[in-house]
Amino acid sequence: MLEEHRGRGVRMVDIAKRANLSRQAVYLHFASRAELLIATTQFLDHRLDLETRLAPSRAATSGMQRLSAYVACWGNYVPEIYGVAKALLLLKESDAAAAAAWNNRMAAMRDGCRAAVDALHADSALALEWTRGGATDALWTMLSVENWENLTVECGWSNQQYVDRMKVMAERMLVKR
Amino acid sequence: MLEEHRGRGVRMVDIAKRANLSRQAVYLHFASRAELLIATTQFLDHRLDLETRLAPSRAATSGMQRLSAYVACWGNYVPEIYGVAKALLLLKESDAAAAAAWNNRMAAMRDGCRAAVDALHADSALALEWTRGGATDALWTMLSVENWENLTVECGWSNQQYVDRMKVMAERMLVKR
DNA sequence: ATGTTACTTGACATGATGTCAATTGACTCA
DNA sequence: TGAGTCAATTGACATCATGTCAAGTAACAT
Repeated sequence: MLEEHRGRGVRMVDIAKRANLSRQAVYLHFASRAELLIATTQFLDHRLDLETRLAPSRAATSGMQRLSAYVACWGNYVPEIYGVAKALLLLKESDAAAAAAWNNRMAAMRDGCRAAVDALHADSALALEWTRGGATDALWTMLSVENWENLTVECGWSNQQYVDRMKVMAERMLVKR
Repeated sequence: MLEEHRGRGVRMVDIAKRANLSRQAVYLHFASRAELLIATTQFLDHRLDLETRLAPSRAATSGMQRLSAYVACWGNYVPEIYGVAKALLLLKESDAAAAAAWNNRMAAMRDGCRAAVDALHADSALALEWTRGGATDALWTMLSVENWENLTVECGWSNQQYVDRMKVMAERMLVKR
C-alpha cells in the first residue's frame, strides 16, 4: 500500500482493512504507527536482501569500481523501498522513534559511502579538493532518497538514467583526473 | 519564530500569541496556515531583495563565473529563508496550495540553474556527458534546500564551507576539463 | 444616534492517532 | 465438562491541530 501511494496518506484504518482487521486490532501487534513502519522497513530489508545486493560493491578491486558498484546498488534499491522510506521520512519530522530509525538506516548507508571514498583514497584517486570526511558527506547527500525522488519524480529521469547519471556525477565530483 | 524553531512546531495559536491576538483573529487576516506561510515567504523575498542578490550572477562574463556566483548567491540565501522554507516544505506534503507555492519558487530557482548551465554551454564549457536539461536537473537537485539542510545540520558544514564546497562540486560535475 | 471595523469569547466540526473496557468465539487442557 | 487463554471485536473516549461560526464589545467616524 505504501508503494502504491508513494508513502503518503496510508492510515492505520486502511492498513487494518487490507488485513481484514479492525483498526484497534492493529495496535495489538504494533504499539504505534511509527513502530509498524519501522517493522515494515526491517521486513523489507530482509526480504530484499540488501547484504547480497552489496556484494558487487564489496568485491570491487578498485576505488572507481567500488564507487560505481555502490551507486548502482543503491540506485536500484531506492525504488524498491521508496514507499516505506517516504512514509518514515514524513513521520520523522514529528516522531522521535521514526527519526531514530531513519537516522540509523542513513548511518548504514553513509558507511557504504565512506567505504567507497576510502577505496578511492587508497587508490590515490580521490580528488585533491576533498578530505575523506567531506567527500563522504557530499556523496551521502547526493545519494539521498530525497534527491532520488527529485530526479525521478520531478525531473522525470528513468531509474536507469538515475543510475547512469549518478555514476557520472559521483565520479566527476570525487575522482582525481 | 519559524527561524527559531527551524520551521517545525509553530502553531497558529503560537503565532497569534506573539502578535497579541486571539487564534481566531489570525484567520481574519489569513484564510489558512498555508496562506500565512506563503505570504510570509513573499514578504521575506521582498525584504531580503533576492533580485539585487542575483545581480552578480547575471553580470558574470563567463559560464564558470556565472555558475560560481549563482551557487554563492543561493548558498547565502538559503540560511536566511530556511525556517519558512522548511515549514512550507513540511506543509507541502499535505496541502495543495502550499505545494503549488513551493513548486513555483523552485521553478524560479531552476531558471537560475538553467541560465548558469546555458552560460557554460555558450562557452562550450559544459562537460560532454551532459545535455543541458540533464545538467540543469542535476544542479537544481544538488542545490536543494534539503541538501543544504543535510550538509549543514547533519554533516555540520558551516555555511562558508557549504558555499565553497558546493562551488567545487558544481564545477567538477558540470565543467569540461 | 448609527454604523463600521477589528477584535474577543466560546462552542463546535473534522480527522488522525491512540486508549480502554466489556464482550465474543475458538481452542486447549485437566 | 468446566476453566482458562488468546485473538479479535465493538463502542466510547481523549488529544491535538486546523478551521468555522455566532454573538458580543470597544473604539472610532459621520
